[in-house]
Amino acid sequence: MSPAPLITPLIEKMARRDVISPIEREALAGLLGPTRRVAAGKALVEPGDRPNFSTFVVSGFCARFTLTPTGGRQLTEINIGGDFVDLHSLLMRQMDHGVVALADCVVAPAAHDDLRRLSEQHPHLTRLLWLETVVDAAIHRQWLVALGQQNAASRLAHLICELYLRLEAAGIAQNFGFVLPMTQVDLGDVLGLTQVHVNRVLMDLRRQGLVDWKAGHVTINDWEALARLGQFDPTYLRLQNDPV
Amino acid sequence: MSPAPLITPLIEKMARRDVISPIEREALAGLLGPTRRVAAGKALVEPGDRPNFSTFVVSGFCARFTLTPTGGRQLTEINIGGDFVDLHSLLMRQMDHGVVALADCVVAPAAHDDLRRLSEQHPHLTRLLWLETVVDAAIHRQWLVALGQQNAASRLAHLICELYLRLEAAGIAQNFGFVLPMTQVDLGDVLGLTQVHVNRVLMDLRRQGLVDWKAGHVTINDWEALARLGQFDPTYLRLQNDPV
DNA sequence: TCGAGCCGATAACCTAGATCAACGCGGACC
DNA sequence: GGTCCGCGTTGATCTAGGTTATCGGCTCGA
Repeated sequence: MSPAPLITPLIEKMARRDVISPIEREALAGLLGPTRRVAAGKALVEPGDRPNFSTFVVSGFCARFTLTPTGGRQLTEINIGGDFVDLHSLLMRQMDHGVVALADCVVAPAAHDDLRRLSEQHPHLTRLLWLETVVDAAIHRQWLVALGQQNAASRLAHLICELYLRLEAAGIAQNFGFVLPMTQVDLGDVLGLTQVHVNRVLMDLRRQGLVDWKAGHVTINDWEALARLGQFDPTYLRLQNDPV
Repeated sequence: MSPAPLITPLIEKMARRDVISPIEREALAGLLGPTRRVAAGKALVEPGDRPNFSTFVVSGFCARFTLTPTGGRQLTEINIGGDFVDLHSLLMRQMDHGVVALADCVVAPAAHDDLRRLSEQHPHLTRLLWLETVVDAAIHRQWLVALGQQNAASRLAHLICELYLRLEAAGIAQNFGFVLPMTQVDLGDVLGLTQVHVNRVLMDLRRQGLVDWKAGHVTINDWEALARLGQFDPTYLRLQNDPV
């Protein structure tokens, strides 16, 4: 038996939503080029780039970012193993943001020519890839609600809930514990807060016994309470089976 | 000659990006069902709905919204004539948010069955529709940056710039003036601010001579200064010609 | 083995924007 | 023709989170 292709985590994710035929699995497996390692802190994609391939995350953590003229940085999505970080560049052509590795990553390219060909030959698979970008948008919307309407503690709680469910769905986390290689500065750049305030809020969550967070390892002690605090409703992650 | 089909604004928008063949135009024109009027303040789509069609805006203003358990409301995108408000429901199936008419609207449905059929027969058109949802995501990202990193005045300036460019691209605005049927409460729900603070910031922009805003009519007096204040870069709207 | 630099933790102080309250205007409805 | 009521405007006060600064522990490279 041949080894599982690198794209397996994506196929697993898709297979939760819809049936993927053997032919479709093969088409997906043929998409990825040679892997590449990216060290923590390095950019995978720079804002303004016009890549002719999309980058798939085999393992590691990365984040989409936008730098502001005033020296700020906003992270707009965390991407994990099994995600494409810039599938949309197939259609946007020019990157409206960058992607940075939050921890060491292994990534692989999918050539736009091949993706375009796939879209000609596999409409059902195309819709599933389309869905990937649609879920990205849903995640953005949820963060907009968090930034616009929720206070710091609620935002942080929401982020932890989302990350756990996504990592669990990708088979990277279980039993309410996961590795999260992000500094408090990174968290601040996600949540629109300063590092100082992230620390204050995190200490609060710890004191309340909702989560442990030590040396990059998170444990959720009270999922119900955390989800309530974060006003978390997982509908937007689209983890249910529902054929497209 | 037959009258221009209702979907024309969308075709125009797409034609700025890529060549649309006569056959493709016909396929798009056949997509829309009978129009419906929606009064200002009414919801077009409720959160949690599982529509079997996507709603196209022929004319008017509407907005995607999420209500929070604490009584807040966040608007996550403004949609105008020529936009689909929930094209993503073809793939998400269940709505993660609602859509409300900000002003009286005329809308028309595109059945999901027909959209799915189109995705089987017209890959190029499918990519252009995919791009529509990808631009939605880019708009969300830009608002995330605004909410996370920019102050109230900068956010408002950014919103005005975005709305003007999108309205101009849709042929609804020109000469830096446009009708904007939104109350200051609506603006607050977009910008994550209270109505009171929206008013203060708006008064400031007026005093600085950047914009006029009277009786729902906006005039931009100094585009350069407004764009600078809002840190506005239109790349994310993807208004350039660049075939997919 | 010793800095240098990053990261988390905490304290003191400060502001952008929230909250609360009041008022004026114009349009809809009795 | 009066009376709501939604909408915009303004003022006074309050607070969540920002700013600035300091400190201790760890790692890593010279």
